[in-house]
Amino acid sequence: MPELPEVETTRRGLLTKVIGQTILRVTVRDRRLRWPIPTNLEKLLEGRVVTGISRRGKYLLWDIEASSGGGILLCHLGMSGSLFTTRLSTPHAKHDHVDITLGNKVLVRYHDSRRFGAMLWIAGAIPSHPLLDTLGPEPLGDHFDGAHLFNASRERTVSIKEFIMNAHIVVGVGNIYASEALFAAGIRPTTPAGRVSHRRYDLLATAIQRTLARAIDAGGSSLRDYVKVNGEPGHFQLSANVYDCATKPCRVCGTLIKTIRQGQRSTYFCPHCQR
DNA sequence: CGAGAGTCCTGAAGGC
DNA sequence: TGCCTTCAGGACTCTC
Repeated sequence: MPELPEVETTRRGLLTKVIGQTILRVTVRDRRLRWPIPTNLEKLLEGRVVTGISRRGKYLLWDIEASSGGGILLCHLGMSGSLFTTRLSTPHAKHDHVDITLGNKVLVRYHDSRRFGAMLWIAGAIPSHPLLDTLGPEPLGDHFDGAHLFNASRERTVSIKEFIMNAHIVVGVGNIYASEALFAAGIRPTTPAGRVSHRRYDLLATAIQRTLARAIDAGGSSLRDYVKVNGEPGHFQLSANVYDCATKPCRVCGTLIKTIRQGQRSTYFCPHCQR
């Protein structure tokens, strides 16, 4: 399940193989993702050059250059999607929905069994799109800190865990890292967001940044079906403190980790360390 | 506007 | 062995 570290790991893995390459051919086998893949995507991409790949939240943005006005290929991996490179001769497997053949004979393949992902086109060089324009700050960028969380949370009754998972507040904090960051900050996930102090939001902001940065350094998590661009699994699961650790002893105090449901999602926390 | 539920989808896992 | 149910999860969309 790709979260921000997995998406960033994917971006870095793709960079060296696609920058400066001409897209020779695009093959779409199934357009039914979260939204349909545009029927003219092949025509928009073929013959054009990839000049960069950036990331906004969990969206990957491919800069596509063209003499007659370029654009941006917007990709989201949903929760079961992956982008990986392989050889042209590799036969496609079930749920391999899109192939992008590059001039250097590298094949970029999009795989997504649950089809919650997206592949859309933004015309022009400016990454403006309804999906992007309302997003909150990047957790590892300059505009994210405890003050931002504190100010955005006043009068909010939603739980702190659901609050930090809201992409309009801050992008890239998914279910796994939300539990991990709250554990690191010692905050109970059920606490109403509006009742968390500025001091504790400072701790939480730092915890979010450290948790994500560590996961990126480790190459992303591999809790379910995530694999890196080269097909190897990530390793964050080895250092998860609470996620998927129900009834296991807390690494800090030994109290049994508890799991609850919040917003139809599983939350894990230590009843002793998090208050 | 905020909060909460519903929704898309497939595959793994567990129960009987 | 095999069917049925439950769970997993990002994030938009709808309702109140």
